[in-house]
Amino acid sequence: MHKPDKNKRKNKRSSGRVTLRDVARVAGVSPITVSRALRGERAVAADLAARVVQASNKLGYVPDPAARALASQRSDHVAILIPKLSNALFVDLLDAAQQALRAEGFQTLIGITHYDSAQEEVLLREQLLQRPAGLLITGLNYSASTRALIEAAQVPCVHLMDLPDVVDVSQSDLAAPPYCVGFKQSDAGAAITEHLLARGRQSIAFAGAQLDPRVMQRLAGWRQALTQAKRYDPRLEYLNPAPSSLALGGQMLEQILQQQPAVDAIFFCNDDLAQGALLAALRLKISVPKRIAIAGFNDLTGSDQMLPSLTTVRTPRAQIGVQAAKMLLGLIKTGQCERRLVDLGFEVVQRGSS
Amino acid sequence: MHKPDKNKRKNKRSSGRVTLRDVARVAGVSPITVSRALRGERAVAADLAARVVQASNKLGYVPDPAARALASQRSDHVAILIPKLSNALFVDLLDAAQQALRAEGFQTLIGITHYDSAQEEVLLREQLLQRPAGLLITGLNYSASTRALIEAAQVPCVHLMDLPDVVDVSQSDLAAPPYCVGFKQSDAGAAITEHLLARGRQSIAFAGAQLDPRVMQRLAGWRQALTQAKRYDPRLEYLNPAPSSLALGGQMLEQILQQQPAVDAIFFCNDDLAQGALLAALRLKISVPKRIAIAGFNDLTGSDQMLPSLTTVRTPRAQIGVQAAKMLLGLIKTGQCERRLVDLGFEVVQRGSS
DNA sequence: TGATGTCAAGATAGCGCTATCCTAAAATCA
DNA sequence: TGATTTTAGGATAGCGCTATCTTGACATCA
Repeated sequence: MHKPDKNKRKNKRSSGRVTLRDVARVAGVSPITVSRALRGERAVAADLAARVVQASNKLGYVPDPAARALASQRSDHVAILIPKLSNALFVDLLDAAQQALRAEGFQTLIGITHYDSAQEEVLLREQLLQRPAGLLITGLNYSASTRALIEAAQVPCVHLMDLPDVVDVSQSDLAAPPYCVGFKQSDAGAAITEHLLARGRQSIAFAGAQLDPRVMQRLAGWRQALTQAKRYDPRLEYLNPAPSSLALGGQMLEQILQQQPAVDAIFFCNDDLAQGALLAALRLKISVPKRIAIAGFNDLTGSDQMLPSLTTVRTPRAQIGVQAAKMLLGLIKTGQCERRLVDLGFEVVQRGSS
Repeated sequence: MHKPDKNKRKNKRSSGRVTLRDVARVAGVSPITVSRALRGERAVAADLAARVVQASNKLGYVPDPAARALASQRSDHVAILIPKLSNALFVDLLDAAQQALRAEGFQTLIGITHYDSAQEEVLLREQLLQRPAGLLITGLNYSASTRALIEAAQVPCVHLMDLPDVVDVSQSDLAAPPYCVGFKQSDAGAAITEHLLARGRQSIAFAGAQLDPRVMQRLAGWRQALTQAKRYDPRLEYLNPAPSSLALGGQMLEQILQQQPAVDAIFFCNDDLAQGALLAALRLKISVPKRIAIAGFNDLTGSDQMLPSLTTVRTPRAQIGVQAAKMLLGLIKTGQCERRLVDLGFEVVQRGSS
């Protein structure tokens, strides 16, 4: 009358984990049937499937991701490449994407590229070693080697934040566009510029930092809007490759007012610059929006609290994260996806600074 | 004279990857010797090791993490649990830790707990399925089930940000303290309070949000400093469980001034609250520091740009991330570590708001 | 009615690595 | 010098899962 001690595994290497085999034994089927039943990968008779699920629950079975990855050559990781965590924009994006992926049982591998394409390639290479099930990557990266890596890895990939220029539909047979979730940065740049024009501003400067592709797109939108209004002047472009920051925003405000006293509005490519400019204006007793109007981009935390509150463009970064995750999950499961481009738009938020 | 086509692998499942076996063949040794030579796990004769390394480089061999994880029951992941990404403090911490871990070949699995211990447990459970090599966890979590999970997993674990109360050395044989890298939150809370006292403030309020354990420690420091100065008054404690934000800081400032008009200084438990208070003061035309002094905590981005600039406590979060990663790497490699507690201190930064 | 096609279940064989045991040679000891 | 211990390399056997092939039962067809 001794305890049954059901598993007599004296195996030297047994990890004590509940395995597929255990479930199979309890359910009275073969291991492979358990695998199929739990993954729903192939038709399994209803009664067998039920027995399997019951046995699995009873034993508290959880598949081993490493074994699964080794056998199938695909892990349950999703790699995500993001330029920088110091920009709250990307933090929100990451947070949203991560949460959506986790809900479907995927772990996120993050890589911070620091806007460096060489670094990006290194990070991607490291991440691909894990054989991720999918890839989320910020921007429409066309660095040849990175692109080659992605294609060679045969991993579904969704691009974040930006949309490609829509090419003529007639020539769309060249190559399918990449999967993208975002909005038109240039349209948003044009929209906020038009807003400033509509508020009666005559001389609108552009102040950009970091100068990543998305900033340059916003610049293009600003140019286009001003050109259309016959107000474009290249001397009003202020481009600084340094990272975006509050302090830099203040400096750029001072610089612009000094060099172009006629300027009566500035569009900053990111809210942190604009917030810094507003604080500098307070310090320098420059009246906003009377003397000069200020507009930012992204509607980051605190922009509504500034004095005056900051006019900006609200960008749907959390939604981008969620939608991109959904699209990627679809690609992982079915291998394809109806819409390749998802435009989530943007919204000009008018506040006190304009 | 046909091409050699060296690998005649017609294996149905071959992934085309360069494996240990390939390296072994080229080096003329057994696969296990290659494994040992590359890991430096056991003595391997110098000449053999050299041959192995050469062959490995020649073939561009990279070990497969999934196979490794399956065979050794340990992955190259490090799990990191953090309360929230909306607090820049944790973003900096994560960034630094991630970078340090990556340099040693570890991938980071992040989990955002949202200050919810049930959620934390779920996340940890998910992460442990990956059999991480180590664990970084924010705070000294003593939730029984979480703790049990960690112990059962037999994973080296380092706690971030906080240090335990130092117990009497004589009773230290009870249990070894956990591995911790951080600073004494209560000391920092006391220090900034003492700074305000030294500046001649008579009635110093405490404004806290989120109310996580670290905030409560800072509160304890504030209490202690005021008690010692015989100025402690429980009515000056303002505790709001809502998440910390600029807007909330402004609200709390208004509330405090209304309910306790004699207050001439406020210590906010985080810089975002304090920044919000400074902006609200500007809006309400409350003179800082004349009418009221404001102090924050963490020296987050923008605090030096505020008007007036914000007095705060600079916390070494990036260093905490790096040091914790180093300690964890040591634990992973050697299984032990000389110092269990690393105190990285803090610094009171006096600026215009006090 | 026999030949062919379809389908669900199982048998087999790895995925690429490392833990463990084994063995022969070298080193140490009495 | 013979007995014992240490050492370095290799052989073996998985880790826990899934891809692939096989098989027998049944459905479909001419």
